[in-house]
Amino acid sequence: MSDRRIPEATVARLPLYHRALLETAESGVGTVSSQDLATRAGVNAAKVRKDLSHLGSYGTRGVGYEVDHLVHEISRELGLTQDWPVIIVGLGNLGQALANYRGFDARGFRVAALIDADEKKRGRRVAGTTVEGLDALERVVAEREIAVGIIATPAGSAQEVADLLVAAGVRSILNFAPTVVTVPDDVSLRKVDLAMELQILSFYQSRRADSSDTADRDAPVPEATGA
Amino acid sequence: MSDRRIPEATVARLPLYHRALLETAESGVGTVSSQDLATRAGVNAAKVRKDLSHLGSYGTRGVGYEVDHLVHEISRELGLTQDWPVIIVGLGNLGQALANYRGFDARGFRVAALIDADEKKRGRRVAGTTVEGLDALERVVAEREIAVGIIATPAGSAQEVADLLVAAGVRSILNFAPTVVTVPDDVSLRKVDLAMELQILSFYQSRRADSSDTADRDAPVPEATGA
DNA sequence: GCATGTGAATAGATTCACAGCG
DNA sequence: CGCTGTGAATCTATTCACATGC
Repeated sequence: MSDRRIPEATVARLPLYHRALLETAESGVGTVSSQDLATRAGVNAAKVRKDLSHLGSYGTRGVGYEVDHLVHEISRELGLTQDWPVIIVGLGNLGQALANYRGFDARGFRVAALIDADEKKRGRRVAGTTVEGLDALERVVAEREIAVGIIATPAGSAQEVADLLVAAGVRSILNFAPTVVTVPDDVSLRKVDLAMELQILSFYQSRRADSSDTADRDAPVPEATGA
Repeated sequence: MSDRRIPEATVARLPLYHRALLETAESGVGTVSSQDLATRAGVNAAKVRKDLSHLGSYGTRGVGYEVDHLVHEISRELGLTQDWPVIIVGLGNLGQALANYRGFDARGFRVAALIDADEKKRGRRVAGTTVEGLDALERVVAEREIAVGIIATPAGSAQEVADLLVAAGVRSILNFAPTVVTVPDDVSLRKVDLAMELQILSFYQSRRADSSDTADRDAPVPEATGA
């Protein structure tokens, strides 16, 4: 490896490698080269090697990486060896879809609490968990040792919910509300903005439409998401 | 400005500025400084100025930017002045949530077609649009001049659906399926991976847990998403 | 021989700091 | 005077290319 600080861009790709390796393991392959892994993860081989070198020297020269071992090392690095209880706040269409999303469980993320401000939703069961009111937030975060908060409320409530989550002790927040949310420095915040993604696509789409009239070469097309 | 090529990182932030400016306009403010806009968008002022400088010189020294004008310029740059018909493929929980997502319409993205491979879903109406079978995909893309495809299928079907979309002429694709999808160079592809976002949070969360035992300073906490 | 691991080179993004202008 | 616009400096990430070691 060399250093103990893993670049942010590398961290953002570790889940990609993790998933690719799990698929590889399922197909019974025991060893992969950086090139194999790169193809399955949709990146290039040099990047894979550089990224993995930040974790340690887990490969064998002339051979490649042992799949099971690498999965284990990446899991450990990502903290996937433990269970992370998740709270979802806001059970509109998106919140419900997230509560039912298969693929969280598989990675150790367990939906442990559901909160909605709407009286009418209280008491309903979604994906096997009972929806509770906003007033229950602080209590359930403590009782169920919630580690990650997901905000799926309308934009107008997002900051308030974030403040409640932080006050309750949640240090990792994923925000789906289409608004800027600010948190203290010691809290991790990531956001997923659906409309924003479409707008970025729209930019390149309209560029393409423009330049198709001219003698231009094809427009550049970027990959996306993550940090 | 100077150049006509807008950096990818800048493009990814334009929707953020766009939204912040719309909110600013609603509160009746006519002019913003780069500092105002930076605060509302959750970035720093230097970045705002550099980003906007790529679009042109739309500010006034000593004063700031005229909100309405800047909204218009960014809208034009992002291609939001036109209507983009969208197709959603896969109407599980997530696909349905996306179909119902308010906030697409507002930016010119109109859900114009819904497709699901499941016979049982065919004919159902979701968010005012009738669900059709996979066999209808090519026809409706042509008939309704679909510009953007959203893949919300299980991972196993995502590549197949992407191929169908590309064959039908769709050049912009947003992939929600947790798998790598490849498309020709002249097609834009972005991805949103829900489990991946949680795993990135998990990385920083477990680091924090580790170092809280030691005398370490607080862990660094990155902002996120986008390209 | 072959694929890793890594310094060096390059490219890209962010931040600084200030000249320029309303 | 205040705030934009932008070169220069810095920081981060990607890619290259090859020595290293199984």
